[in-house]
Amino acid sequence: MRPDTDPRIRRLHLFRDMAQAHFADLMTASYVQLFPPGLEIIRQGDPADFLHIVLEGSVELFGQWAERECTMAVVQPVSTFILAACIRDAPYLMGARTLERTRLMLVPASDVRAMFRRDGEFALAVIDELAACYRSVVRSAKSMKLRNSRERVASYLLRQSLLAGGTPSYTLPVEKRLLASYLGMTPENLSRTLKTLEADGVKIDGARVIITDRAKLTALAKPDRLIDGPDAVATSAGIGLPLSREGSG
Amino acid sequence: MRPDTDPRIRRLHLFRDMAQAHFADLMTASYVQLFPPGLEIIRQGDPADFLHIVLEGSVELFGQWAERECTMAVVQPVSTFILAACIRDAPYLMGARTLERTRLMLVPASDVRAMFRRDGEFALAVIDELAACYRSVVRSAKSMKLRNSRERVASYLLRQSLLAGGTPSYTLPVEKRLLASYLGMTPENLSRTLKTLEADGVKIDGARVIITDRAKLTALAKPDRLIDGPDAVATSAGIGLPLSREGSG
DNA sequence: CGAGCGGTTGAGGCATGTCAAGAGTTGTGG
DNA sequence: CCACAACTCTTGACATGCCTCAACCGCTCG
Repeated sequence: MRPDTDPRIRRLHLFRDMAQAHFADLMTASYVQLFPPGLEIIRQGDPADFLHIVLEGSVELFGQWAERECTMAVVQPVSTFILAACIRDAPYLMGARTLERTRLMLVPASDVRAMFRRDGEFALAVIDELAACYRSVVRSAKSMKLRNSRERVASYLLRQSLLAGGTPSYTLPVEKRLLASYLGMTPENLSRTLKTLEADGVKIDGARVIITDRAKLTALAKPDRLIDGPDAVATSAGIGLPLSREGSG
Repeated sequence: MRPDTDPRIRRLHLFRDMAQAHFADLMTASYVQLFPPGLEIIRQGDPADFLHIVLEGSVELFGQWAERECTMAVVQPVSTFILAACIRDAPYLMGARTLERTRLMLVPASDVRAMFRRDGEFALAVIDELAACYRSVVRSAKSMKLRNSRERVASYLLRQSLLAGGTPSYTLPVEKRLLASYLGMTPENLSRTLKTLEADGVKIDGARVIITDRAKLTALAKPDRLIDGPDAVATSAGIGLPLSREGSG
């Protein structure tokens, strides 16, 4: 293993149980790169050449179609993303861009594919990872289809509060513009919704969220463990989560 | 292996490559059961005790929240479903009910979990399966967020036509009520949308679909390989597909 | 300083859901 | 075999959720 490899990588569930020699093999084939903010690092439809690992900064995963775009997830350190495309040797279903200055490790997809054939423990970790990712997206899909925008905003605010340790006050981890896209609404509509939610127990001041009546907000949001976790704390279901899962796709 | 085990099961990608003895072990621990139409065979939130395999009939997977319900997928023979919940030993995220008289094979989840630790080929098949399932749900989520209901209906009709062999005329594989829920709209709205789509190259007569102007319909639907497949032909992305993938979740 | 961007607010319109009623079909039990 | 109930599908009228367009504020950063 390269002496400069970030030790947090080895601690990821995905790599934790594999043989040291195998992990070292993966790392020597990989490299770390620093990207400026706002850079598109993955174009949807391109062949999946690398498994990506966010070491610093944050990355937005988004879908595009017919000139439209929507945010699917935000990935924060230390997490992998687009594992599934690498495994299937298939085109990326989502694009990715940096939201800030971001350090990524890039692991050649072919090495990943070769490795879980060699290392049984790694294969088991991949299974667990993919199952968790799948369940995250299912949760997200359920939220989109079963809740209206107001309810999605309310549950998002509540979930973030819990992830912040249950404190009534915290700051939004992402721009409202991005949050709106993630929640499937326009920025204007999010802005209006946040304002009207003051009648339901939450006050917003800029990026600051203050929950003034948790019971009331909860009654509106109706949090559900089969949508809002915890499974292992969802990833894609949770945009910009400090305590989130370690993988996206 | 039990002499009466359906040979189509062994031919599923999930089981195709594993050792014969191991496959036989799984089968002897399993059993087949026949269910009447409309029976709820899985309640969301229950612990995942069995991997399910549809042998005959069809099964609807659906989500529930706050008295609301939405169809997530329809599973048809021969396919597995709710693999991810079994693997994670976690509660089902979706409920399931039979749409018609349905024969299922039930494989104990604990046996599945034990087996991919014993059989490396099976583990690889599980990886491939989960990666494909993940990508299916991502496609579905993209469709929901990026397309409006009219576009979703148009792409569904077009995709079904291709799956039916590219013929301009075919019959809908599921009830319109169910299709509406799957597409994230009300039955009334689907009915109206289908009517107005006659101006865009498709005529509907009961359950019969006749594509009268494929170019026009395509211009509206803007089919996209990163949403509508093919990856290995999507499952969840495709409700009631005769040529669909073999697994859902 | 001025351009650009994120956020907010208002006006107006379209898309979609809700409620209600009726036609057609299916399934069931007498 | 028929009558009835239950259900799907359709259609209309209406309400509303959400989007679009536009203007404006405040902030950041060249």
